[in-house]
Amino acid sequence: MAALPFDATKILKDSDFFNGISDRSIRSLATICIPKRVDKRQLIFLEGEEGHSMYILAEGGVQLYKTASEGREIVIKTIRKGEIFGEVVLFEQNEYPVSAVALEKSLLLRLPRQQIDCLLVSDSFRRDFIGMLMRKQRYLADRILYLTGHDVEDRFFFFLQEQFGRREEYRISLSKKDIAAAIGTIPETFSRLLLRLREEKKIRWEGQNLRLAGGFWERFDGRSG
Amino acid sequence: MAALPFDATKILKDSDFFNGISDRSIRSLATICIPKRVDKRQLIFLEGEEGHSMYILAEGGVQLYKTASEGREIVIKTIRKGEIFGEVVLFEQNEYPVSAVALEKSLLLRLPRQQIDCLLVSDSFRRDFIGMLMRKQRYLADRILYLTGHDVEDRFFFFLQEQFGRREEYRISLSKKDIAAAIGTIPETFSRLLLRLREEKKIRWEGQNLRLAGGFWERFDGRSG
DNA sequence: ATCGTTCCTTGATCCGGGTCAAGAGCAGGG
DNA sequence: CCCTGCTCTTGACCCGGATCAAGGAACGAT
Repeated sequence: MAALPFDATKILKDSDFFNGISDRSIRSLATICIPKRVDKRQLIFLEGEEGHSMYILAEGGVQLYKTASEGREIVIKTIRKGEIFGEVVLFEQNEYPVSAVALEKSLLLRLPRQQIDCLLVSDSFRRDFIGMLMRKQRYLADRILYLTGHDVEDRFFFFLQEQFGRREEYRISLSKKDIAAAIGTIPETFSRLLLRLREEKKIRWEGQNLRLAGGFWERFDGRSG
Repeated sequence: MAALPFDATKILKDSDFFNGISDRSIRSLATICIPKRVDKRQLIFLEGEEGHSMYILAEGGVQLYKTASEGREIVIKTIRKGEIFGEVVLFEQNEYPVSAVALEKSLLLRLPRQQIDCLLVSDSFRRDFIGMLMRKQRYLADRILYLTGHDVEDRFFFFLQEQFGRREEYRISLSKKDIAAAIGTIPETFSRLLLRLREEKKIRWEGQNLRLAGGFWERFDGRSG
């Protein structure tokens, strides 16, 4: 695999989570964390598997999912660059509750439990760490709301917003199949949704390029309060 | 309101969360926590409201929910006796992400942020606290799976198991409407489900008394792996 | 290129469960 | 006690989205 270049210190600093902590801690983490490159569709860990590390996504994309009966896969969260995942094995139970797969060629940093443990004695780090957990809890509660309380169209636009922010133009590298899974539906339904949105002139999607109708988000707010 | 008697020390010790911590800490918490009695259907806090306390449910029942468009309410979690809720305002953001309502006359203990902050310097308490957060995260991921990956029948039996364990006989004090909400459906559908289950001789439900067919759970495992 | 996959699209069909409506049972408050 | 307003049930109907099936497009490997 062609080695992407990387700078652990920079990655850690840029992650939405470690950016607050001291340079000293960052540097010590940077020396200790283990880079891991994964290919598209490569499994990072499997639900139920034992583990003692959490990960930071430095580059690429990762999806966390659980497997329901008959092998259907339910996406729990799509991880964005700079986000942390798998931290749940650091305490109490060391089995991953979800599986993680790379959606594209990606670069991860693996952080073993011990390192985090040490940092946790620091008052400010502890606050940040617990704060991160709280945000995750809020996220999951929101996700329950949006999977069970909104239709596929809403979910698609929530997804866009969450992953890339509010823009009028997006460069989408994810496959439609993966987006369908991320918003809790199947490729057929998603494809039909896109057809309808195209007909309604709400979107144009050519190749990797997605473009929303002008003033889309303002109208969107109007609807779903 | 007729004052239920209570013993904060005992409640704290019995909670699934504080049972590990030192007697000294328990006693100090017991002196500081604020008992709060609520009536059936009384609101404890509202989504978006500011707050600086978490709660322990000592007696009764509480449901956490979020409000979707048109006032539909999506239940995020049904709190059991001894469980903690609202802890998410202790860090980072002090707005409750959900609303909390009492399902019956209940007794709560309110624990202000400062107290928890103090305890967090203790290594073992910190582990327990973070561990509790991790369990909650696992719970929410599981809930996403079960709301989006299982039908109403499965959800009903998962609910029974989660709330009361695997028995053949249950004394149900919750209203059917609340159970319907807890499993992510509406009273009509739940009522029809019960009718069908009765016809299929899987359950008998008279008054508060619910009885499952013999060997139910073994067969249940067989189906939903 | 060529072949085999996997991804994407479109059509036909089906079904779980939500909506609307109406009646029956029940409980609490005055 | 009765009245009022819930809760619960049952019926008729509908609809979003899943399933099944099949053809086409894009892509990676040889």
